[in-house]
Amino acid sequence: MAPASPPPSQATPAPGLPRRVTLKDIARTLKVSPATVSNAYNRPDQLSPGLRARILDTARSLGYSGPDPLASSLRRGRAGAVGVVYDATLSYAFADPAASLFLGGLARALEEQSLALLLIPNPNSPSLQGLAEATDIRRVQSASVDGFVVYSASEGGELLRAVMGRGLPVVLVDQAQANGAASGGAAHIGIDDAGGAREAARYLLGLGHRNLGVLSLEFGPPDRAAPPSGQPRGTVTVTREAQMSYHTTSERLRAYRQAIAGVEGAALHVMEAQDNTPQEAETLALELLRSQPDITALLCMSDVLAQGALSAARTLRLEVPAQLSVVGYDDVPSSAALGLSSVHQPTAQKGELAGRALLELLTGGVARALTLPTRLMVRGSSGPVRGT
Amino acid sequence: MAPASPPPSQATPAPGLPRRVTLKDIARTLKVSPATVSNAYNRPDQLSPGLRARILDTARSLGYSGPDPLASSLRRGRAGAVGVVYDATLSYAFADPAASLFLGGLARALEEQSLALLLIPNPNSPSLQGLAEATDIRRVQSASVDGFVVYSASEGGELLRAVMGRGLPVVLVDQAQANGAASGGAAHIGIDDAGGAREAARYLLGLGHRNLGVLSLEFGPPDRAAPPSGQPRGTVTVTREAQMSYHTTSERLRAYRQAIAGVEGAALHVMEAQDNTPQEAETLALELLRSQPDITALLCMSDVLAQGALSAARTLRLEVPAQLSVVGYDDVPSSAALGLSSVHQPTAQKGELAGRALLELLTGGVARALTLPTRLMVRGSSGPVRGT
DNA sequence: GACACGATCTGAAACGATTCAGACGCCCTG
DNA sequence: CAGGGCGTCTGAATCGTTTCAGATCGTGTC
Repeated sequence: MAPASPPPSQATPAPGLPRRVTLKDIARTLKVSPATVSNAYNRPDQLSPGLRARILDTARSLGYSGPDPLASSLRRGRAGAVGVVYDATLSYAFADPAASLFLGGLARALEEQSLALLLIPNPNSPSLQGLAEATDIRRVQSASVDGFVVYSASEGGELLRAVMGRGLPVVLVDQAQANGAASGGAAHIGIDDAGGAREAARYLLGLGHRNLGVLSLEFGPPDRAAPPSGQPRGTVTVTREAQMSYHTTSERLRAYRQAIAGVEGAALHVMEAQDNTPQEAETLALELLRSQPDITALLCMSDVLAQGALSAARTLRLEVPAQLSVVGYDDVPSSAALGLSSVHQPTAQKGELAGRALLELLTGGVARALTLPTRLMVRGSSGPVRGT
Repeated sequence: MAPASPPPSQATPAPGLPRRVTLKDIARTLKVSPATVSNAYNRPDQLSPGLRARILDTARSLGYSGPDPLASSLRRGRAGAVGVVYDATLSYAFADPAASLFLGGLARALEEQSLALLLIPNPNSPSLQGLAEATDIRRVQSASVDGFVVYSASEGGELLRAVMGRGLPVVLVDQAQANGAASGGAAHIGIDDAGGAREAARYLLGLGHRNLGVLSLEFGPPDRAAPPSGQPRGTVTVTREAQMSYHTTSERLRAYRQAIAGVEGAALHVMEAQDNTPQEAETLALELLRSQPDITALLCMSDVLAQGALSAARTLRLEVPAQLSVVGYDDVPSSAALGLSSVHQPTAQKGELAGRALLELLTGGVARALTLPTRLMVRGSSGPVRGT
């Protein structure tokens, strides 16, 4: 009356495959219940110290390094990580000091709870557009996380929808608040984008500047339609402006415009940077300053762009601030050293608050919205318009 | 002879708990096998388009956003993420431009394979030392990843042991190679640390400098023993030197020393920066230059430190390079703009290669060791020793 | 001596998916 | 008309844990 012969797995002494050591193996070896082995790791108080020691010992000797995180997470129902969605290639994220600062702050908040950061790449590669978008979403959907922090995503985008679709706690950073259903239940952390931009613009106007150039951040995802050749890149067309989908860009631009609207004879010349890099900014600034020689000041939507503007000024042998004033945005640490006037925002703190907000959501808290202040830091890169 | 009544879970129409929607629910609703639902997501070619559409539809209507990543990962046996272990608080990692660059490169390599980056915090908080170390290890042990990239960990440390203990593919970056058993099977990516340091030192010696200051990176984890009060911080004692456990620091320092060893009358004054920040460097540089006024050149183990050194020079009204030469290490992008002489290393490429190495290991490849070249970039911050 | 109790340990049911080896028709071919 | 092959779909096993509700046993109390 022998029972059906057990699977040969035990009979065969592992012919070719080493097979992973599992908790059950330890249990079997020691003739204890798997539950006990599990307890040895997770609830030391649930078993006698002696047995626990024996378990840990044999585990070591069998080459078992503790419960499998995946299985454990599955059973427990928490992944132990937070997904960070950044709307650009990861390599950009790291290249942008503001993003780094933000991530640093976020990390600090999450470290306390032993939550790891899962950075979710968002290639948005210029090639295969449709496909890229698709795999993107897939990545969001297949991320083992307990919640998301969305850094700055295109407003109506698929990406955002995918994140919300997961049904996990979400913190939206630098994102429009009145998203209606789209942002149901999400917390918001942002800054007074418009306020800072307004202050910068008014400051320059107050110094007597009337012809202002703007180096803008991207309006939205790259235009898939053919570029209207003839115009230099960066030129803002009506079609392009209609594609505006980044809240930050939109707010700041609006504020710039509003500020000059009240001032007689003031004009704005806007160029859109496709990338937030000094190189891109330098190119655009050269273009802009050459085509509009009476520009005396540049409003830049990031310090990174502003740095490019400064390089352009150097190239054109324009003295800063005597002949050209430059004001940035973000006030990243290196700007102080460069003497760049800039609109300060508490970037690291923003990250930390985003982290805290997510922690709150994870522990059943309610979604809040927070707006942090900005303020203009006047430094050497800006001054009164030249007497001429 | 009714069978034991089934658990009431089905009978109760979800009184208070919404209960998560699972793949099985969809299957049940549509009266198809769970296998089919799974296929609808993962193998569209395995079922008729019609049925697939129906499945996706009801999934949407039930608020099901695709297979649970954790369960899926568990079953599949791959986590879809790579753990990045950095031997410092995450906030530091982001603050350090070299680290950012590295991570960017790493990300680029991994993005292609849709692998996400799981950043594993390593608080190393100055408080609760023992405990911190313990939770640290726990984090490594409980990370759901397919492999690790270790950025620069203390040589003999628990952390490294924990990582190796997981038995997953590992790429060691900027780490000593002859780790013996400890690094069994791990790939190595590093740079010619000593070569670069030697070149920098020789260059300065060649310019006539004889009294060289060194702003060193950390030697090892903070000393737990009480600091020998009296000495200013950063002072290098014999005890401290014995604690050297960072490969990078060790190599560079050794090379500096070796370089001056051959030159008559040359001396090195080493100070150890606890943090890789400009602030720390500035403090130490002030200390050093005040106590050793005949120092004419500073060898800095990172550009971040070098920047602090430049600030110190400014504070002391020392002209660079006329009165003080400064040479950094890493050659981060901003250094070119600052005119900082520095030992260049291909940081981003290092990250990318680390990523590729890991991918190779993940696909059954063999562990290789790679050493990238360094080269000195001479810029405005260094020059011949003053005639005086 | 009965009883409650705390300390240890166990069995078995989840957790939510994927996958493998078919089963079932159906069309096509020889 | 038999048989092969393909397109669809299914059952059941499995991934490696955790957890919950007990079982067991020695002890202290009344």
